[in-house]
Amino acid sequence: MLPRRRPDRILVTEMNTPRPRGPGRPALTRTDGTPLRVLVVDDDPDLAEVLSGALRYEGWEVRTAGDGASAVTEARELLPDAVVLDVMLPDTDGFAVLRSLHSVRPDVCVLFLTARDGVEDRIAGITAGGDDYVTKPFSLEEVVARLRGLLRRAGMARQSEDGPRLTVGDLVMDEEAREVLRGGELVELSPTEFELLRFLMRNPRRVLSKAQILDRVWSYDFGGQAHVVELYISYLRRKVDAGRPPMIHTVRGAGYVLKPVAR
Amino acid sequence: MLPRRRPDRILVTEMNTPRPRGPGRPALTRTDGTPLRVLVVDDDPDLAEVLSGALRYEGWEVRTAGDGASAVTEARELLPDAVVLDVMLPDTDGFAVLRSLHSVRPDVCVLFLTARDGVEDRIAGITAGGDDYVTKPFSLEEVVARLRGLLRRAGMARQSEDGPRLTVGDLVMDEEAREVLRGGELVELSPTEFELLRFLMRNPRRVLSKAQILDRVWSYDFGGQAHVVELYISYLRRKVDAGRPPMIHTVRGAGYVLKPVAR
DNA sequence: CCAGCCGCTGAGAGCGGGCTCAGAGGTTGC
DNA sequence: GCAACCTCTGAGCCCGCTCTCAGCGGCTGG
Repeated sequence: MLPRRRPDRILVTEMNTPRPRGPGRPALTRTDGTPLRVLVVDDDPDLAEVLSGALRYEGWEVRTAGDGASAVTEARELLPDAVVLDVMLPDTDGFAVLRSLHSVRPDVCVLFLTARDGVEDRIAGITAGGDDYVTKPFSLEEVVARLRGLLRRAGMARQSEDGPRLTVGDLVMDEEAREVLRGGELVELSPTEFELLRFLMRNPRRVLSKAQILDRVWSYDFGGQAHVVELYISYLRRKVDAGRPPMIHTVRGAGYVLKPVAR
Repeated sequence: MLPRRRPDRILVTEMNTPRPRGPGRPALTRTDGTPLRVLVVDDDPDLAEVLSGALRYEGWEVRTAGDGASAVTEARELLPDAVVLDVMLPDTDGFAVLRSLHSVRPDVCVLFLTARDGVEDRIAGITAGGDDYVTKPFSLEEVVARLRGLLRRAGMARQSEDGPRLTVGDLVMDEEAREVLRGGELVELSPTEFELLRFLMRNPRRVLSKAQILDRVWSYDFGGQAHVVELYISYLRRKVDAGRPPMIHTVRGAGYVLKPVAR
């Protein structure tokens, strides 16, 4: 339903009242406590919409732009901490935009969006500066995680908790090292399993529907059925719960929950 | 499409007599104390009517629209906190409306209504921003609950009491975790049992007729008889009251009440 | 005190949600 | 270019959930 391109439209959202959204978990904020400011630049308005929705949900202040020119305009106003930037834009290419952005704010973090077959090698040079990129199609969890990583490393965000570690009961995930421990024991996960578990761990004690999981963990152009979620939950259980008291629970007719054992 | 009316079902509109606000419980309000504003968009006027009745019963300010264009117009006037939005509209698609709504008010919460039968059992990216959706046919309790959840999570509503937890006596329900405790002991419920109990707990000390229960807890296309209510009450009693002093009481000829013990 | 009704509960059928296995296709790394 | 791995599809099975039916008991009005 999403990936329907409408390149003729250029969308610029209006002023965005900074309001706390998102789940109960503490948001990553700027060092002065105000919400992080992010500019999303993509010429596909649907994609930009979904992205900004996801970022707003993180409690961040978001604006969008549909081309390079308006990106620079918006940036001058917003002075964003980070920019999510499509490399392929209708008017200019991402790198030109990047130069302009750096002239606006030299320390801005940039997360590039690029097509797989595209210009990965050129990106590699850029990201040496500490910026990062994801290839389309991506999952929202991945974009959000990368962005959080960028901001944290750049020292632009206040450490909300204990840095890049997620903990639920005796389950610990080090996002940067991509390592998961259950009761001190290493659990090896495939990329998708890892991302699914990360999503669960970022929403502990909360029932998540298969649709929600699909929307966040799988890439936006995935056309498949909710059945895969069941499948990957079963994989996760084998690895994470194996033998131990279960942390992943099925709520029939509703979804899945991750919670610490006992209580 | 809408509920063919049967004598044993009354619709919320009738239940929604002059009383400014529904039940005895405190209403969820905006942070400034004024009523929450909701826009209902559905091309079926009957359905829109039933929905807005139920939401008005919650003490919210409601307007309705029948298509995308008038939805945007209404939204500009009302500046709603939340929108209940049918995905299938006569003029435009849901994403276009969503974008327009977000340009009116970037932090608006959206609850999508979607047909279950269709090919589109997945709505890519819709739940991404923290928005949510329910599939038709739905129960009114579910719509209201989802909407409350959205608004609460978005920080748009004043926390009435202890957040996402409902408490009656020693009975506690965590709506997000879908967990119910009676006297600290976990009570496992099926989806329907859960929803029925939620309805009872949101209207404690208040006699609810079987017709009222049917209207709120069962989906609007349910063809069955009021007899199921008795059945599910009996299931609930087994699980919730089991052994303990009863909280669920029958009022012969009138309906059922949930009240704390003692007193 | 009896008849009739209302409500309660047991039994069971049908269905659909959820889990698992097997395998195909694709991708990665050696 | 091969092997290992990862991801996803399809099929089959099981079981929990929902609802119908039917019988019974207790309340209530005559």
